[in-house]
Amino acid sequence: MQLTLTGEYAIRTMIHLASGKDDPVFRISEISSENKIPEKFLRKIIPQLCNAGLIQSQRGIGGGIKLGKSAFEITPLEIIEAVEGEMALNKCLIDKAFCSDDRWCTVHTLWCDAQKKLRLILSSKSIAQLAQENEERKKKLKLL
Amino acid sequence: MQLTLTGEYAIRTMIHLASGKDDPVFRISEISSENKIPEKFLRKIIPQLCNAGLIQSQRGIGGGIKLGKSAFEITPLEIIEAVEGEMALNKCLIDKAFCSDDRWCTVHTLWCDAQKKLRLILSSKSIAQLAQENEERKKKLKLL
DNA sequence: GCTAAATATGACAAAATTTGTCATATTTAA
DNA sequence: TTAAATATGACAAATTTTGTCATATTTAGC
Repeated sequence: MQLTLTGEYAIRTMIHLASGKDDPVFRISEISSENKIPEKFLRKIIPQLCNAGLIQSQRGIGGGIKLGKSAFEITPLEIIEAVEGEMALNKCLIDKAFCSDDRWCTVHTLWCDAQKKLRLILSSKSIAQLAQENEERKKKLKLL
Repeated sequence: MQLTLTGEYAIRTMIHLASGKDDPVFRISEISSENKIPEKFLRKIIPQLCNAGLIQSQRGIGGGIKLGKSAFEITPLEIIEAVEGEMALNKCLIDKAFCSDDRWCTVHTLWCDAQKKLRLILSSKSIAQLAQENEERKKKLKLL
C-alpha cells in the first residue's frame, strides 16, 4: 500500500522542471544528481512521462527535458498514473476476474469510496503550487 | 499502491467469522475453501490476527478460530494493519531516512492529508456492518 | 494414557515486482 | 564530422509477495 520509487522519482523530476522560470530545458544528469535519483533508472522513467505528454524531450547538444504543458495543469495523480499505471487500492477495483459475480467482493464499495477520496486529494494541487511551496520552504530553512 | 492478498484474505476471514451467530468456532480448512484462500497461506496469516487480538484460536478436536472481540469493534483498517503493518502511502511517511531535513519531501503534507482521509474511510465501518451488508447482498442475488 | 483432530511454527522455495545497470542506437547543434 | 545529449531494449540484482512442507503442539474423548 505504498507509492513505488518510480512514482516518487517522477514527482521529484516534475517538480524540478516546474521550478524553473520560462520552462527551461534541464539535462537528465542534472535532475538525477540534484534529486538523488539513480541516473540510469531515471532515464527509463522519462519516456513514460513523455508518452503521457507531461514532458518533452530534446536530443543532441543543448538538449534535455522540459514540461510538456503548463505546470498549473499537471497534478501529482497524473504523474503517478503515467509511470505506475491506473491507481487501484485493491485488486477487485481493477481486475474483474478477482471479483466473481456470484460472490461479489465484500468490501468493494468501501474501497471505491476510499479510492475516490484519494484521487481527489492527489489531484487537488498542481505541481506549480507544489513547486512554489517548495521554494518558500527552502527560503524559510535558510533563514533559520 | 495496492492491498496485498494477505490483507484481502485477512478481511475475508474476519467477515466470515463475523457472519456467524454467537461467535461460533470455524475450522481454518473450512474458511479457506469457502473463501478461496490457499489453506497453508491462511495458516500463516492467522497467528498475526491472533497476536493483534482480533481472533482467538483453539487447538485440538472441536478447535478452530473465532472472533477475539466484538465484530462491532473491529474495522477493516485494524485488520489490514494487523497483517501488513502500519499503512503508509509513501515511504516518507514512515521512513525518516527517506526525508532528509535539508531537503524535506516536497509533497509530504499532501501525502499526510491523503493518508488521514484514507484511514478515516477504512475505519468508518465495522466488520459487523460489512458482514450484514454481505448477507443482504447474497439474499438479493438469490432473488434475481 | 492413547488417539485422532485440530492449530502453531519455522524453514524453505517459487513467482512477481521493484530497482537498477549496461551496451548500443539515434538525434542534433556547431 | 564530431561531441553532446536522449532512446531503447536486454539483462540482472534485490526485495516482496505468495505459497509449500515437515514437524511440533494442544486438546477432547475414549
